[in-house]
Amino acid sequence: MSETSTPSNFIRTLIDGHLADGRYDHVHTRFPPEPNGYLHIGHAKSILLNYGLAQAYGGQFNLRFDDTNPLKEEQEFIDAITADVKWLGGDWEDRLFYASDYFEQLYQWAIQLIKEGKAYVDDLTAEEIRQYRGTLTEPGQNSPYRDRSIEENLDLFERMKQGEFPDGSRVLRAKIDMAAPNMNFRDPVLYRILHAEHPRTGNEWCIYPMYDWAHGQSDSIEGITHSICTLEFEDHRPLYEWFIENLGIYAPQQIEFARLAITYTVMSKRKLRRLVEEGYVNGWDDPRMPTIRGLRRRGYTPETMRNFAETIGVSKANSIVDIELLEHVLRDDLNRRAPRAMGVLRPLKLTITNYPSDAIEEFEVPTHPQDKENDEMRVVPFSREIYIEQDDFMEEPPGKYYRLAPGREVRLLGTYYITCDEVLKDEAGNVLEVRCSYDPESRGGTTPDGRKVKGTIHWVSAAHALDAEVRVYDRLFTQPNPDNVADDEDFTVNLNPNSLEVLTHCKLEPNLETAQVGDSFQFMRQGYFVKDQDSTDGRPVFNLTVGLRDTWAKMQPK
RNA sequence: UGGGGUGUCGCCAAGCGGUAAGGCAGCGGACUUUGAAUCCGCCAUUCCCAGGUUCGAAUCCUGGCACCCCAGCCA
Repeated sequence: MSETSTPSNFIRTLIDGHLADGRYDHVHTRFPPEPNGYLHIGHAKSILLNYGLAQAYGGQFNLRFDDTNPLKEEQEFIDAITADVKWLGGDWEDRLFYASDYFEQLYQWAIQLIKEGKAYVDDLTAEEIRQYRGTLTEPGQNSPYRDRSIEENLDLFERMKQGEFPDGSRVLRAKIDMAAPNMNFRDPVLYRILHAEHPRTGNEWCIYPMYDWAHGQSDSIEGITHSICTLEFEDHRPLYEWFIENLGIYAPQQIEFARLAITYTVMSKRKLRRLVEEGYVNGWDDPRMPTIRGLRRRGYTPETMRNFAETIGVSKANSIVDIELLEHVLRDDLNRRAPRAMGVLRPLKLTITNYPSDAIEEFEVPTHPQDKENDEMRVVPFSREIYIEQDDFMEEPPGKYYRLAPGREVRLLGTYYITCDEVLKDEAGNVLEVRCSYDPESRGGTTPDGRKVKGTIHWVSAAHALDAEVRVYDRLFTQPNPDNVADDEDFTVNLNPNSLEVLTHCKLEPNLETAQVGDSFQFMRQGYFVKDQDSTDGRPVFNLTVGLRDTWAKMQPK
């Protein structure tokens, strides 16, 4: 499925047009994150879109950190983001840039604007600026400092840069139109005074450019042809074009698309931060988080991410993707790559009464039974006492249940047919053990008489089982749209209290002993699991990546 | 009551004047040593609504309606 060509989208259509009419003769994109947090799957969509476009058109892709606010940005995030983009497969080659690389140029351009009477230093307080800005329906008023002389502006701006003034005392603003219907044109702030240490420029600067002043010009400097961003920047585009035009510099084309939203999750940095800081999850890389690190630890692969990005497409319509689509792409990827193994999550002891107590048989079973091209086999030990899944036995089975039950015969995956003869229970009626007899004739899973069994269940030899902890994850929220809450509540009321269930003493087939952290397996009939970094020598830990589709569960009344 | 956007199947999403792609979900069925996977079939006489132009409109025009974004010295 990954070999089919990428479906068209409005961005490709626009680019094709630009290439056809000669506006650009190549494609150069970029991903411009602010290093103030960790990347999530929404960023992945953007990264893959930008990088994918560069690839598709034989162009280039830059990674640029828009580090214009030293109050919020940290080197830790620069490192994390860099690693995440790399993991996704985004390749910026030698083009790793920072908006801070352009601080001097941006400063010179600001002076250029001042000299042309298009920018001025404003002494109004932040609160006053807000009041002077007007509202959505009323025009703003000019600042009393708007008509300072060019000389005075130049002098004041220079002194702002020299550190003569305290934070917040003055700003540099573009002189455009306080009555503009587009709020972005009401004399936007270009520079603010911030005596703060910057992760990259240290204390070299105490005035920092606003994002709007830095972003478009950074793209221009880098020769970006298509500046792809999200919808909320749509009405900033005219401002960026105003800057570019008044500075007389190269003009990229900005194109906006709808950001990603997925059901049963939240995507804003602010909310993700709350989940971490308020302890609803165990860190940014908690496998329940939609962060790249979380998804990676959960068992997602870069290929899954690419297929997902391609499957959802890109458009300008606000939309919320059904998480089942993500899960489908995930399973599709893992089904093809994950070796099979047997693991019993909730063990029920089963004794095969007519099987010799000291015998151990080794069965060869296929590791990729779904793949005709791959006939790799592995060996699993079999003995008299085994564990089966509690769900695979019912004392009083409902109709259509065709796993083990008193008097019923089922196949133990890859080995023998067994029939349940006896159920051992405690005083409370809990099933402690089931006792069965096997048919030696059924070795390998078929019998000479050709009789069929409806159920096939997985198992693990008790004496050989690898004891493990398995973390069973569910959706983080119980509502498709966690933000849909009453006025006096917030999204945390929709948190799923059962999003994590820790199972200990799960019984895994011994082959899993050699699994490495990050290795994925399909525990047959259950789902895909990945070995977690919390594993220790004696105690492996596996995370549930996603369960197999379960049509049996679906047909059960709730 | 300002400006900028968006409205095609339950959810994504192609379509760009020639008579509604595809995926997910769902529903049937086949197959099955994973109730998985795979395979087959079904699933929008209709494109937010109303007019208009045209031989012909989801696509063009006009007028509505709904939803999203903008009033940080955040990005």
